[in-house]
Amino acid sequence: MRVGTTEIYDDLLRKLVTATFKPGEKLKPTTLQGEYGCSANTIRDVLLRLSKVGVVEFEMQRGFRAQNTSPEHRHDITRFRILLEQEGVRLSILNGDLVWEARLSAAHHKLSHIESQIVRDNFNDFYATLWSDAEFEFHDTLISACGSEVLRETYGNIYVQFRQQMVNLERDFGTDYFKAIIHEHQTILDAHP
Amino acid sequence: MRVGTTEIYDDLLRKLVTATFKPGEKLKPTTLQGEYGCSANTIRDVLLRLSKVGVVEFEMQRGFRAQNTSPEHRHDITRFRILLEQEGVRLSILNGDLVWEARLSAAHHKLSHIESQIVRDNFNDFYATLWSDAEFEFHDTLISACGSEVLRETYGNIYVQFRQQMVNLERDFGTDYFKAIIHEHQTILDAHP
DNA sequence: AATATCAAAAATTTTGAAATTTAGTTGTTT
DNA sequence: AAACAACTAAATTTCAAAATTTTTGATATT
Repeated sequence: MRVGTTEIYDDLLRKLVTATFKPGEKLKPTTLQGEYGCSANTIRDVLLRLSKVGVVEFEMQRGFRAQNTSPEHRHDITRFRILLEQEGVRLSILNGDLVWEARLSAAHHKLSHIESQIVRDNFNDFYATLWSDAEFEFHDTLISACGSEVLRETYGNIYVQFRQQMVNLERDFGTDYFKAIIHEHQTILDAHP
Repeated sequence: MRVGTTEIYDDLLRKLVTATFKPGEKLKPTTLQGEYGCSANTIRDVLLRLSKVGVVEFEMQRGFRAQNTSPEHRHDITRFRILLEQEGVRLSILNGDLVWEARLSAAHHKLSHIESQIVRDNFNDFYATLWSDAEFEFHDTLISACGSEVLRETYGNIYVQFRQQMVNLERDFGTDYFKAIIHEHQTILDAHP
C-alpha cells in the first residue's frame, strides 16, 4: 500500500475515531511504516500533526498512543463541547444573516436525510463516516457565523475528540441513541426564529 | 551552540512570544539548524510541536511561520481567552476549597510583588519572562479548581497565543498598561468572598 | 505592459541508517 | 522472596543525504 502523507493522515485519523486503534493503544512508527510503505519518520510526522487535533497523545522519549478514554474524560470533553457550541451559536444568531440561515437549513436537511436512512437500515460502518461528516457540517455551520475563527477551530478539534470518546458507546446504545440525537438536531434548528 | 530538543523548544517558544521572531516570519529548519547545531529534521519536529500550542503556523509543503498578528486576531484571541477564563473561574469558585484559596492568594502575592517592582524600575526584558510566568501562574491557579483538564489545557495554549499577540503593544503602552493590569488582578482577587 | 513559459535555485519532505533511550529479562545479592 | 544491577531487545530520536515540491527570476509571447 503506497500513498501520500495526506492519505496516511486521513487513514490514521479515521482509524482513531472509529476505535480501530483502541484507546490508549501504542502507535509505533516502526510498525505502521510497513503498512503504509513509507519511512518511520513520515509516520512520526503525521502522528505529531494528529496530536495537535488531540486524538493522539505524545510524550517525549516514549512515543505515541491513541488518546485514552474514560467516563471522566468523556464528561470533560462533552461539557467543553457544549460550552463552545453554546457560545458559538449565541454569537452566530447575533451576527448571522439570511445566507447563514440558508446554509444551516441545507446542512440540517442533508443530515436529516442520512439519519432517517440509518433509523431504517440500522447503523453500520458504511453510514459511520457519512453521518459523522454530515453531523459535523451541521454543527460547524451552526457556529460558522460566530465571527471567531479561534472558537471555530477549537470546536473542530473538540468535535473530533468527542467522536473518538463516544464511538464505542454509540455502537452499544444502538438505534435509540440516534433517535435521541435526531430529535436534538431538530430542536436546535427550531430554537431560533 | 549544542543543546537538547527541550532547550530548542523552550528557546524557540521564548523567541516567538517575545517577537524575536516577527509575526508571520518564515521559520526555516535549514536555517535554524545551524544556530542550534542539530539537523533540520529536529527543528521540524520541534516546530510541529509548537504548532500545537498555536504560536507557529504550519502549512503542508510550504513550511512554518511565526503566527501572524492583526487587530482582528488579537480581538478574537482576547474574547476567547475571556470566555475560557470566565467559565474556569465560575467552576473554580463552585468547586474550590481552602487549599485553592490559599494557592490563589500565594500566586497573587508573588505576582503583585513583581508588578510593584516593574512600576518602580520600568518594564524591561529582565522582568518580561518573570512577570509573564507569574501572571500565567496566577491565571492558571484561578481556573485550576474548575475540574476540567481540557478547559485548563486549552486556556494554557490560548494564554501563550495571547502573549504573542500582545507583546509588541505592551512595549508601546508602557507603565500605564501595567497599572491597569495590576488593578485588574486585584479586582479579580477581591471579587469572590 | 502584462502574461506565460521554463530553467535554476531554494526550501520542504522523505528516506534509511546510526545513535540514543527506554523497557524487559535475567541473574545476583541481601 | 524482594531489591538491585547488568544485560538484551525494542523503540524512539537524530542525522545527513536524496527526492520532491515550491519559489524565483529571466526570457519569450501576447
